[in-house]
Amino acid sequence: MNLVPIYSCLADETRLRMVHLLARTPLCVCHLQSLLNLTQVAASKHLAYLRKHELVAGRRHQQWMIYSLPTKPSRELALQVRALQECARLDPVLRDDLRRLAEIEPDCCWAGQALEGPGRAKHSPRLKSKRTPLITP
Amino acid sequence: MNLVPIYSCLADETRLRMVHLLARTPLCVCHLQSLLNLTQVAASKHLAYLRKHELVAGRRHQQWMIYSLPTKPSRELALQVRALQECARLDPVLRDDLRRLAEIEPDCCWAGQALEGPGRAKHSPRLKSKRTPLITP
DNA sequence: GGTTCATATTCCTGAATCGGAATATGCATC
DNA sequence: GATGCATATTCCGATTCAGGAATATGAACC
Repeated sequence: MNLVPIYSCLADETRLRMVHLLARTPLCVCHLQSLLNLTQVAASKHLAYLRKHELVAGRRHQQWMIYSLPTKPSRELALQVRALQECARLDPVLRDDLRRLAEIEPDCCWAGQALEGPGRAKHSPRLKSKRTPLITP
Repeated sequence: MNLVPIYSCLADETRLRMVHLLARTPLCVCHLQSLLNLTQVAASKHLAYLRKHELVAGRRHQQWMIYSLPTKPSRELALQVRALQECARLDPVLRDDLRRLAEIEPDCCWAGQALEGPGRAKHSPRLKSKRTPLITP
């Protein structure tokens, strides 16, 4: 019954929105945090939960952790993510998440380049605390 | 975010199996109870949970409560149930549930007649405690 | 009206989970 | 190696939920 952990992960609004965003593009924790307006602890804990249940994978790039859906998701996960994406078109919150993601995508070094390569760190390290603020809430 | 209650309901193996069975045909509590090998309390409580979150509807027929998916499910629910049914084909437990359901379907007065009409009580009332035992565990 | 059957509700206990505060770790720069 | 930043982990307290035992309700039959 590999379905139950998937549903458990999605049974929380924050995690649901995270998976939905990550289904579109890999993101680092601070992007997720500002997109979803989360405290650092909340973001990290929910990501740990998703990692534990293998809904997302994280890799470190320099000082940042980049999260994404697994490279080779199980068939169940793939089907569920697709269903989620279909439903998301009916949901104002999820649609708005995607809209705000699109706004920052040009600024985001990870957008579109999935898991391949380390990526040029447009997420510029050492920029005097001026880390890409994305959406300022 | 009407998706979260749906996922919460499915985030438990018993409820997941209930919804999966009910997606195929309406069933009374005692059928679900024996198909899933549940205590009376467990069956009733999980159904109450599903009812509270509007994933199932119950109607009384004589002494029995017949549960089924809602007559007019939301689009989200319909999509999720379809995704579940697709995934179910990959899952041994869920497939076996359907197999055992098929075995008792001829004996089951509710099979196939959905929500219309009261149905002939093949679930014969007053048959001296010899209620259709279905699967004897 | 009393009995029986099918189902629901209540009360309990134990486990899991969430949110926040504080602290720890790992990488990068100086 | 000290400092700063991004992230993770730990330790609370509050809430939620599952499972079992006992009890309550409601319909049907006598």
